[in-house]
Amino acid sequence: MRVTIAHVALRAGVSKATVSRVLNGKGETDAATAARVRRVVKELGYVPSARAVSLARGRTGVVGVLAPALTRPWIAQVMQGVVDSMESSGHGLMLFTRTRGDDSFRRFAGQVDANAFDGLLVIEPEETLPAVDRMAAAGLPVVLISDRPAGPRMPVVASGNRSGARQAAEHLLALGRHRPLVLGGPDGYDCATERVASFTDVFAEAGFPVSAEAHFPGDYTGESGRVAVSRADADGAQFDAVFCHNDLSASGVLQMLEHVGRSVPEDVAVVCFDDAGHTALTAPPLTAVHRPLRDIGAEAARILASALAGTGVPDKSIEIATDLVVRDSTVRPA
Amino acid sequence: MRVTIAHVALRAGVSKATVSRVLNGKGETDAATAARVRRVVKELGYVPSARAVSLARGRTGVVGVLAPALTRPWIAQVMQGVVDSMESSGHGLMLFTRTRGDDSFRRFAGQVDANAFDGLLVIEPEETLPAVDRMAAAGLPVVLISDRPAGPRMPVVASGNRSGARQAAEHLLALGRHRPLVLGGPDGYDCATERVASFTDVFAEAGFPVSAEAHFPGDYTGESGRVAVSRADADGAQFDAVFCHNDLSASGVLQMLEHVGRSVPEDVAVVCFDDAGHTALTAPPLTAVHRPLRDIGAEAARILASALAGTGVPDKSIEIATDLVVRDSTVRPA
DNA sequence: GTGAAAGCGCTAACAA
DNA sequence: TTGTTAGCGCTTTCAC
Repeated sequence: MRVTIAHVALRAGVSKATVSRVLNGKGETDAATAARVRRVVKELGYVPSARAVSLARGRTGVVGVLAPALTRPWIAQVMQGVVDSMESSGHGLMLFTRTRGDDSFRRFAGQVDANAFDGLLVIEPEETLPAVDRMAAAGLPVVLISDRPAGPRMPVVASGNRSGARQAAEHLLALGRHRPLVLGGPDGYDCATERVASFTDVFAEAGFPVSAEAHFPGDYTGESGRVAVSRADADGAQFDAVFCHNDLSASGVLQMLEHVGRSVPEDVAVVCFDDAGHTALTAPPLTAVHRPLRDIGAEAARILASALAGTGVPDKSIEIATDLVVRDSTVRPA
Repeated sequence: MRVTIAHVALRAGVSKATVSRVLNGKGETDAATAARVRRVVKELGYVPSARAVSLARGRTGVVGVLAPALTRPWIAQVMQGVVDSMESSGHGLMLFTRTRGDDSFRRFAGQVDANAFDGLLVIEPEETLPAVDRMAAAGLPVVLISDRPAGPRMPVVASGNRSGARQAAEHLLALGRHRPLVLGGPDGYDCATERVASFTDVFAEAGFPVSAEAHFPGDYTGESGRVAVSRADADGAQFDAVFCHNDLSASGVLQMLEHVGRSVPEDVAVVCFDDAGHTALTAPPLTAVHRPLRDIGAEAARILASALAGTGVPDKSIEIATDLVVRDSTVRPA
């Protein structure tokens, strides 16, 4: 049978309370007693039952993480940062994804109602935001990783869409590129929208407004990149650069540019956002606005941990800076 | 304050035991009583405390998953399969990774000792196998996702390294390619070793043994692919195909082939294993031995769930079939 | 400094 | 069918 605190107490000749005190460092304990207890703990290989501890203490030492899906490279990167940070703060981590829509979310919500964890980290809440906000209102500490603004109860960690897009735009301008194609996101508010808006602002300010015909819809897939270039080419559009909202669409763009016989970067320079996956492995390697995804995850986890520790949390959103990684898709190496 | 079973019992005019019976469907309960209890449960919005339930029942309803890291695309895919499957079997999922080595593992082991979960799924145990085996020996239900054989206590789910490599080899032979370069794995037993061995066996059987000079070391990175091709080219090696052990190294191979002026697939056909990430987005798109990673994860999770339900588990390893996805890197479209 | 006792919120025998 | 009574294994007052 499992070794319990009672076994330890008996063998050490003390009460359970004393064992608990020694193990948790609460209250004063005689040095000799403490040493004896610790010896017995080691002898017996005693480890407190997580179940019993959490019931008695009223907290689990576990945090929940709700992510859209793990298969998108950038999310996996963020998750890794979260995992590492949670591990070092000594928290367990329960993972939930929303790949199966409402059903997934209901199951997740059930665990919230059952108080299965002490705090919650949500990556890209999107349409679940109202429900998550309700959880926060009910007293659950919540931290968000999102580019959208959120309610007042929830700290938000974001990466700089606007400043990152500005970096990309300025890089292209510095290279003398004045006619970019821009790949937007799906309809509705979206991080891609913000990126594109910031990007075109910079071009406009520089005296090179981006025409409506140069905007193409995107959905973060390689296919959307292929379609955009193919259409632009068919329309006979003049362009010397392409700004993509993520790695995947940029890969599609590269494929199609090659297909229609435009060389990169000579004829067309390509820049993308994220840098989460294989940007260094495309042909040519992609210049990218690098989002420090692991840092973003780690930072959000740190904030949640300090919220749980009662150390206080930031009241405004934290923005993690992006940086531009220049590769061959914009500048051919010497 | 939180609503407890006592509140429900009081309000419904029954004992806590009856409420518990109604909620868990155990034992006979009067239909009218049950209905009344359920109404009160709904009125009060009562949800049993996960902490209390797990202490009383002696199990948590949670399974642990130990993965090497989330940042490798194939692992993220497998994880998604695991998450989906665990969700549908009603289990919670505690995630652990081994990115920080011994320290990570110690933390994980601590949770095991604390009985924080009922069962364990390990992805690529590698050097932790002995420790994991000990956990299984101590009574923890364990399922492995691994290409290496494991102890008798742990069911293993694998994908067909040998049959997959055979598919790749036969495909190249059918295309008339007789001089492949092969990219191996790091030293020691490794899935790449098995893939390469099977691949070269097929060529040998067909009368085209692969020479020692055609073997290059690899480590799953794009860089190793670049290096291999660059060396082969410098050596003046004759080759008309390259077999890579994963997507990333294949991307490096494509980059370097272009760099040295060999066209794909005309001069050199390229095939890789995994198909976990961006294979459709390279230039040209990569022909790949597709591993159904989500299925692998889901299957392993299913086995673990049935082990926890006491439904019995397979006593031998399960192999999930791969299939060859032909793209432009071996066959130029018409 | 330490022990006794009362919970934490539920489940599961055993009676009734 | 239902209630009573013990736990599950720990933490935490409150006395001593």
